[in-house]
Amino acid sequence: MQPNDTKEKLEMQALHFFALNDYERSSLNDIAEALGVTKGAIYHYFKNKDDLFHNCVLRLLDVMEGWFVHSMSSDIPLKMMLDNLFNVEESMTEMAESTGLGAVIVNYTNTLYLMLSALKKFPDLKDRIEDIYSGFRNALKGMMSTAISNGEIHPETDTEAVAFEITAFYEGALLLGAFSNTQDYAVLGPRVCETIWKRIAIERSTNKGK
Amino acid sequence: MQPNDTKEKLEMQALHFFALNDYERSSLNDIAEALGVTKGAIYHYFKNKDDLFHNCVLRLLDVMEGWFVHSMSSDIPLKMMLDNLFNVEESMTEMAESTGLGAVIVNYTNTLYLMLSALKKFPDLKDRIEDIYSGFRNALKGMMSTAISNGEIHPETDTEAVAFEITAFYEGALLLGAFSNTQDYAVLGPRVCETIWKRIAIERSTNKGK
Amino acid sequence: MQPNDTKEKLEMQALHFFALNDYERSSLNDIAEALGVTKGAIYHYFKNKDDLFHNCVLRLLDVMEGWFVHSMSSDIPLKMMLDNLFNVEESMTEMAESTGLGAVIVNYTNTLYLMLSALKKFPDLKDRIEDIYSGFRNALKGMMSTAISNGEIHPETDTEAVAFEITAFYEGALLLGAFSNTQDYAVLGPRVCETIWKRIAIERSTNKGK
Amino acid sequence: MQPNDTKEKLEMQALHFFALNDYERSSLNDIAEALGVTKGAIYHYFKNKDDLFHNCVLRLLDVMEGWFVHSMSSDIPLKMMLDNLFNVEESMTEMAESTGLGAVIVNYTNTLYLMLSALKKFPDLKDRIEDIYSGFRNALKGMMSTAISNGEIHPETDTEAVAFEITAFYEGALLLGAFSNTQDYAVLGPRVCETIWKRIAIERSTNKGK
DNA sequence: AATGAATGAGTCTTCATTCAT
DNA sequence: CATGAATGAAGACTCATTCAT
Repeated sequence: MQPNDTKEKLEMQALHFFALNDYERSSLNDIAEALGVTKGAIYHYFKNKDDLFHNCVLRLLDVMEGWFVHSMSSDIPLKMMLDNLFNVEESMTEMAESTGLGAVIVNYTNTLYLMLSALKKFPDLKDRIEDIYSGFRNALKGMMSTAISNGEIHPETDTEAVAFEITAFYEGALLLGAFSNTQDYAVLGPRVCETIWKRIAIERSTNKGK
Repeated sequence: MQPNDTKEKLEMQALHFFALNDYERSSLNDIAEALGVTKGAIYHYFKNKDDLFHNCVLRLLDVMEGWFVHSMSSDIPLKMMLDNLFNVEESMTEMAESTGLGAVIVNYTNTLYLMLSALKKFPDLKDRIEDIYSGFRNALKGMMSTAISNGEIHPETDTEAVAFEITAFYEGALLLGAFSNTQDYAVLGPRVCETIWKRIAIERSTNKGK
Repeated sequence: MQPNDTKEKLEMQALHFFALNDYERSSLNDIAEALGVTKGAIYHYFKNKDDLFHNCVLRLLDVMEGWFVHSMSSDIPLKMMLDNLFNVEESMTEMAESTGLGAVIVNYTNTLYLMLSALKKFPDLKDRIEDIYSGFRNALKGMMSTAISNGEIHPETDTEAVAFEITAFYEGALLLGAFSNTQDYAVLGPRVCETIWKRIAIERSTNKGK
Repeated sequence: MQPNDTKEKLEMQALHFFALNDYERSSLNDIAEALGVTKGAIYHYFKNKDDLFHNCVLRLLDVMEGWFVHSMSSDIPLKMMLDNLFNVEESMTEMAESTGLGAVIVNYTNTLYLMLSALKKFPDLKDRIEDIYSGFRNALKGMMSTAISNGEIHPETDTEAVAFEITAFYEGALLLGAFSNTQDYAVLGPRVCETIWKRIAIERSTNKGK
């Protein structure tokens, strides 16, 4: 993702400021200046600051969704996907790099803060965000269905509930991480993930016996 | 909690604005006016806006911690406590009422947003927040230990992991709720909670036998 | 000196206020209003009030230095120059007019006060001011050297000391004038100047003999 | 001078602030706080801030005048007095100590600045200040008359002009000193003083001959 | 397409001043 | 005598926004 026209550059630069400082503290002047243009240029492409912000967030959501879709549509087995997911640090870094959002996304606190403030300003974004989350949960459900077909997990698994469980737990673990000085969550996350997996997985004693 | 001096009133009023609008958008003018005093009065009690904010957040954290401590120290059985906890709506309302924080706390998005912005401004708060969360997790662990003694849950339960699991899942569920238009989380939360419980609880066949 | 762009106009207007009222009592509001622009315009050209002040003082110093240089580089004889100098009233008026600083400079108290307050805020100005004064003294020394060559004053005159004497006495006389209600200094100044001159001048008996 | 009642303490403390910071930047709060009382106390003794300032300056003028009177009424010979006077550093320090004004007076820039700003606010002070200066000049004249009687200086000396010359030169030298980073004035002052003295003194060849 | 000047509304902050106690 | 609470007016500063060029 190498933006080449001013509008895209502005959105990326603004996103950077909004995510790092927050909406109110990001002045159009600073954003423009950081890009080597003047404030006026912003008003060519965006109706006003709110409009710029809205566009930025939409762009961020698109990028994030794209990454989710991509990282779940690959044909990796469910267990491996979960392991990757709960390897938070690495997973975030990869996303940051592959999406070109760098500093913006790498810090979960920033991203979350950005979402919440965007949500306050533009309640209509709720639909868009929910879309993404439910897309994520549906993808999980899909993978579980496949896993059931493959005999990897118990057929009577409540895929809906487990998808929710994983999603919520994942978000919660990140949040606690944001509030914590320790690295507990980095070790406890995978540990809990393992517990969940054991609960739904079909033990393959034969595999080991081979 | 019926604040009777101006300073306390100011903190409560300010907390209200900060939680509802966010720090930057809450003007001292509005806060003072809403209380029927002048802006100058604020500066009689607080060094500046930041100082006021800091005091507000500390007060909020105190109140929340107090409520957590209170609601977990009662002698109710673990299962009942969890059921109450995941009865989010009611639980939140009760907290809001019993703490007098009303509009501030009832909305999780607001509280979370407030925390995050406070954390950005005052990184030292991280310690305080982590204290509260780890206090919460420790209380859960304690209750589980008691439950083990009572023969309610399996002795080999990894209380540390489960406490983290519940806490993270709880936070995550609330967060997803904040991002969602539906009430899914209200039904999925308790459902998952039940699953977790079944995993650790010792089945009381006699009960069923009745 | 006819400033035509806003920045110059602002500096001149501000200088006017600063010299008349003093820094603290000159509000940006008044300055802007007096010029028919808004306060914001000031911040378009200057970082802040201090910056504006700094620029004003530098401009004043430049103007004053320019005037000193000009009035001493002319080819008038030393004695005439001194007479002009100690004809304070007229000399000041001429400077005010020829530099366009009008009301700012005409009153020595104002100028002195301005310098002192500027010096308090910006100690680095000391170098600049000292430059000007030593430039003035050096010019005096130069004129005396010429006068020695011309046989107007005694060759053994301690030009360094006399230059200092004249400069200090001049400043002191102005200062006493600022503190006085009478016009004493206007008559005593030239009188003392005459005394100094007599001390160093070579008597031209032939002139009188004519 | 050891003030023992609150009013005097307030005046001294305020003088300290006014001289060090300037009128506008000295808040009644700071003044009161530095003394361990509250702002309200000031309003017991003074009508308002201006009144306090006025009293402070009058007190300063009294002290300075007292010191001048004292240091000139002693029976020391004229020459010695002048030498003392132009030994600026020591002379200032002595005054500061013997008057208890310490930090206030020791810095000529501060004192001068204080005078000028006081003069702007209270034009009536001009009379008082002029009184002091003319008192100083008259004392000089008196000493010269005595010196004439004693045969120390030429009888035809224009005492009026010389008194003015010395006063103005003294003030000017201090002023240049305030504007300078070097110590030139400390050596040039006495040098010029010597020149003036030689001009008016009667040479005592017999003394040397002894 | 973009600039640069200028606006004006709003914000935090300071402080002299008052007054009940 | 003195305090402490509270006021209100004023000031510096920021910034989104407009507009002529």
